Amino acid sequence: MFPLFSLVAGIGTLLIWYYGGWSVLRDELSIGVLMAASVAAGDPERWWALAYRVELEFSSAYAAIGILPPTYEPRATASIGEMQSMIARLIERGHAYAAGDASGDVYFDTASWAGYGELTAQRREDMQDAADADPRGKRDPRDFALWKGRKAAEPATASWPSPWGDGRPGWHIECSAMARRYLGDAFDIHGGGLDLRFPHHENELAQSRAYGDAFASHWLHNGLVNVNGQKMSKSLGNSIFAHDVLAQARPVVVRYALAAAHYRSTIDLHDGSLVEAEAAVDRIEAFLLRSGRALTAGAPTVLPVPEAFGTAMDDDLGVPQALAVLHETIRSGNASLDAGDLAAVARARAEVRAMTAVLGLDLSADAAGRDGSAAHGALGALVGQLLERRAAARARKDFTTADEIRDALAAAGVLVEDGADGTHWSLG
RNA sequence: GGUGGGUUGGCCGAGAGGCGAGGCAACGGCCUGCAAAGCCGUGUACACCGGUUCGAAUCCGGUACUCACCUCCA
Repeated sequence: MFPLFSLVAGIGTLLIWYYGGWSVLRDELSIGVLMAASVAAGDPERWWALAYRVELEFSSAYAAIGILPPTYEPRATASIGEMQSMIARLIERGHAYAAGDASGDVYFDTASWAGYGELTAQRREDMQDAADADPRGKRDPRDFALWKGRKAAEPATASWPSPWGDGRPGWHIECSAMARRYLGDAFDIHGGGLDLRFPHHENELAQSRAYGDAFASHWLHNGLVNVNGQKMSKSLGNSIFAHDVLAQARPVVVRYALAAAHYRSTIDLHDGSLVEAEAAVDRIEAFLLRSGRALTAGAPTVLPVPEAFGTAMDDDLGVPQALAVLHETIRSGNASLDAGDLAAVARARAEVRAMTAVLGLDLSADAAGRDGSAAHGALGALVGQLLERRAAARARKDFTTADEIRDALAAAGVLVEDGADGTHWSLG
């Protein structure tokens, strides 16, 4: 759900283990089985079809707000063998055990791993098990499932044979096994939502390290997105939400709204935040439009981002401060425009374009006359005629007629602005 | 009970011992036939109580409120 990962992928050469929003795509097994089990008995949709439908919805929402596509999105169901061999080795090493009951479950033995709790700085002794937890075949309530024996109510298509009986992998092992398969036994960054730090990431770390992998060097945990003060649902609600938000504002505005707060803070998306983001984006676009008109003759200059922008981004992805640099550059560029200092305008414009490129803000108004469609051309011809008549009226100081034309255009959604370099119109 | 966050001006949202990030909104001015856009200006904000310091939104101690996670599921 966050531009965060595309930002990281966009500015560096870091190896990312896409997680967070992507988890739904990859954990099709667990989510599909769970959700299919909870829907009405008469629902004909299979768990894998359901999971895939959700995956498609997420993918299209991500693409819409300009999140770079992952290099690869492995599926849990394609790595069952890797998970089983990981589990087998954990048992060999004394870090896991098959449940004493007939469940077919296999658990990770948290007491056997001294580093348990290191990611979230918790001491194992202090951890309190949920009052309503079902101890099942665990030796200790803090142990977690690596393999889950099949239950009668679960679909046969979500069950695999294993040395410990038919069943399916536990949630955490899916990620550890896929990480080592596709990224190797050591990789740079593991990302994810703050809500997944414990137990999920803690458990992944424990089992992967116990297995012998170095695992992730860094962890990147992003804050969650609230909607009108409400915590977002982790299930299907998210995709509906994304759909709704994208219906309310342009994708670039949604991206701006999500990026405006630091990635680690909780972002509250309310109706007002979209309006504010729209205003900010409009301001950026207006500058690009204005400067583009002023500089038509000159070839676009390519400049690096301002140093302050780079410093902000380098400091734990300080996007809010980077945006401040962007707006400051625009303010100064606008002032240069008013002063007629075209060299400064060109510099500001090149810097703004460099910054918006880094931020992944796809601004369509980067050049005047962006829309080359036939409809736009026809509209332009008609508006042009009206503006000519208005110009004539203004020339003879017939402001009543001039204002009538402007009002009529405004009523049709065409904004007319008189600048020092002539009259411009835009759809707004 | 454990762990980790949060509380900043009308709103959003950075910052992290001295200089009021930035955006939105508002008000004044310049520009404009009038507008719009743009520019210039206007704000003594940091939950509360103590403490340290020449100086605290920032450090220390405490209090209040609040959010998240605590291996059932993902």
